[in-house]
Amino acid sequence: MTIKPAKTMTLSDIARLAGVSESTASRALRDNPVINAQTRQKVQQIAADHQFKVNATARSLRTQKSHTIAVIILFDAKTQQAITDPFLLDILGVIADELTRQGYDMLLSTSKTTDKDWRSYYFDSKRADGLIVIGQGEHDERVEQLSDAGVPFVVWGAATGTERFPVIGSDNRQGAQLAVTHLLAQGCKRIAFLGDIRHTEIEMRYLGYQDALQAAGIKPEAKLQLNTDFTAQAGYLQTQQALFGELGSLDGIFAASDAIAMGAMKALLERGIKVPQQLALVGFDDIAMSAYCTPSLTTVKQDTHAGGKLLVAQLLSRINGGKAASQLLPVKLIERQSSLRKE
Amino acid sequence: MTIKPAKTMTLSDIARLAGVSESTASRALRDNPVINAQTRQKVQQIAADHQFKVNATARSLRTQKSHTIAVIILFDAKTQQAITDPFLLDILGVIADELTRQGYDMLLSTSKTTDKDWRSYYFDSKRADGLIVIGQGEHDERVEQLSDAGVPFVVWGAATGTERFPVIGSDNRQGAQLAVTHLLAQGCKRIAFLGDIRHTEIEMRYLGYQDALQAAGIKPEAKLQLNTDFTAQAGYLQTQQALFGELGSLDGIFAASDAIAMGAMKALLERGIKVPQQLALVGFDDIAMSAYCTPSLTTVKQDTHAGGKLLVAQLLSRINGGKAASQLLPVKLIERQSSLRKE
DNA sequence: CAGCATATTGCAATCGATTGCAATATAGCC
DNA sequence: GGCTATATTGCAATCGATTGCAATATGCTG
Repeated sequence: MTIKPAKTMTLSDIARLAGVSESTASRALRDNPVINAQTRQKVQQIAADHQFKVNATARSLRTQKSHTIAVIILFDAKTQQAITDPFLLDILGVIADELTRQGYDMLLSTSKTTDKDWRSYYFDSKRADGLIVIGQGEHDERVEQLSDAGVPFVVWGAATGTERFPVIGSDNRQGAQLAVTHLLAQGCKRIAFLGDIRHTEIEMRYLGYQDALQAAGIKPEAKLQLNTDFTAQAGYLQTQQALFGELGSLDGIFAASDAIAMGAMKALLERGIKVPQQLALVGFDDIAMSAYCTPSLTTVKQDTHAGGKLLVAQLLSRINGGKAASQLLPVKLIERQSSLRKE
Repeated sequence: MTIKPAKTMTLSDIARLAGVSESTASRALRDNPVINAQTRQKVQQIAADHQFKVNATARSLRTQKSHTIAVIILFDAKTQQAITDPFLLDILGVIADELTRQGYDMLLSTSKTTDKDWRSYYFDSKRADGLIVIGQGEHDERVEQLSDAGVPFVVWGAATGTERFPVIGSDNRQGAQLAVTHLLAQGCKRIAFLGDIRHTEIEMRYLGYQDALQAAGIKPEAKLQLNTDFTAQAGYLQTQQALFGELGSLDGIFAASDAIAMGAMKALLERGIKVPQQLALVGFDDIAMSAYCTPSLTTVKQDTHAGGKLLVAQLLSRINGGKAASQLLPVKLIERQSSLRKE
């Protein structure tokens, strides 16, 4: 028996229909054990019959909990691109689904237009119980203020172990080391690094690049690190203009993202440089297209699924009185045509 | 003078500091013209000094407006992929930014885990004032129910002019016609269509494909329409298995999305088929990578920026008592290497 | 000064759910 | 039946902002 309500019902209507007080109806709907089982069943049945939903704003006001998490995507001020663009949809989807499962709603906004003071906007006005920031940018002051305010939040970014707030992210250093070690194993002697190290995550990838070179007894050359924005266009232009101007010969490129790598690849192919025979290429992110470009791109895969779940788990732990800790997620090298030379 | 509050302030605190009643303080903060300018200024200054933010839940309860819009991303039940994946980030970003500008918050969820009854969950419980659904899927029943309920919502999808609710979307038919007309102009004689016409948007693209053929005096062959999921992988496999099995010779492919096109391209290149000389290829969406694959992909660009803005504008118009109408957005053919044959 | 019109402000109620504590009901034991 | 312990329920207050309407203040005119 499903009755279509003519107007939005309130708990008061349900209570009246059940012949109990509003407080009893409220407790019954929330499975409060002090309510007799028969009463509880009756109230819940009536509510179900009427597709009754508690007024979320009334509940939030009374309980001082919104059951809402705000997610802010941090954009790079210069390119208006998120460093996490490649897998942003994946991670957002996981976060959204996981929050829904935990009984939370998810607010989404971007750093482009968000109010300057996140603490005030989200916490003081009771819009959200917690915050997930996607990306670290170049040490955004607003993130530091959140930390100062002691509000519950977590960040997807580069977990260095030294930050004052919980950061979840892939092991960028390890991923880069895997990539460059692989290029060396393919016989590459001189490898360029395309990526903007002013971003912590990319800085960690550069450290991993250096780790791999040093482990092979090769001294890293500073001029082989080329700051590159996170777009295929930047990768294309940088490869065109910088790689073949003053750097000398290269036989490898480690690009800090797949987008950069694809732009680089196009520049290489246009110059008639055979990939990977003459120059081997590795990206980072394993975007959907990486397997389907020609040649397919070797890349480092981040576990965005685990990342999204972990962000939610850590934040909810913090909200519920527990702790939230930084954590590094494992990465995996995905070998494809762009770097696999025939022996 | 910025004073850091020791605890969350309420309007009551601000009123006390200003020496006025709460109702005066409330009216002053909202620029109500019945309040004297001097009083208004005083209250607003004190609020600013304390970084005061009105409690959003209290306001929502009293005003019966949440100032929140829920955005639901509709996933294809089979592939767990959104048809709008290629430009979803773009459109979400525009929607988020535009809503922020209009003083609204944006909730995000996906159709994978959302409560079955959107009217009940979002409207009855006062979580949102309106709904934006991204994607139409295969005539999702939940969208029909929204229409029955008469709640304010808009959909990004295929505006056919016959739907009972406002749909904003690109002119898919026109876009496909442009693409196929272009392929014909490049000398293609037999063109396959890769896309799943069970989706309204793709169905419209197929109509445009047929329009172009008929305008050229060519009778469309049903067997050249191949249902293909919205992934590069599906495009790759379909092109491998179907195109070169029983279809006879082809010299053109119109793929209903860039992802499909890229998969198809890889399959063609692997077979040593020269693109576009032997077989010309056009996609749809103009994703970021389309310009940077090799050869770069000719595609149809959708104006997601205008689309996002229009979705918000139409929905807010509806919420504020006005009308919301379906609208078709213009598309543009972006000619690149994958279809440009040398004369 | 009185009267009238308008500006300004504050009281009190409201929104709808939740919860502390007191009142009432129920069950068990002597 | 009376007493005690426990179960169950309901009253009333609360959350914090907003707003209708009445009260009060102010300005102008005769």
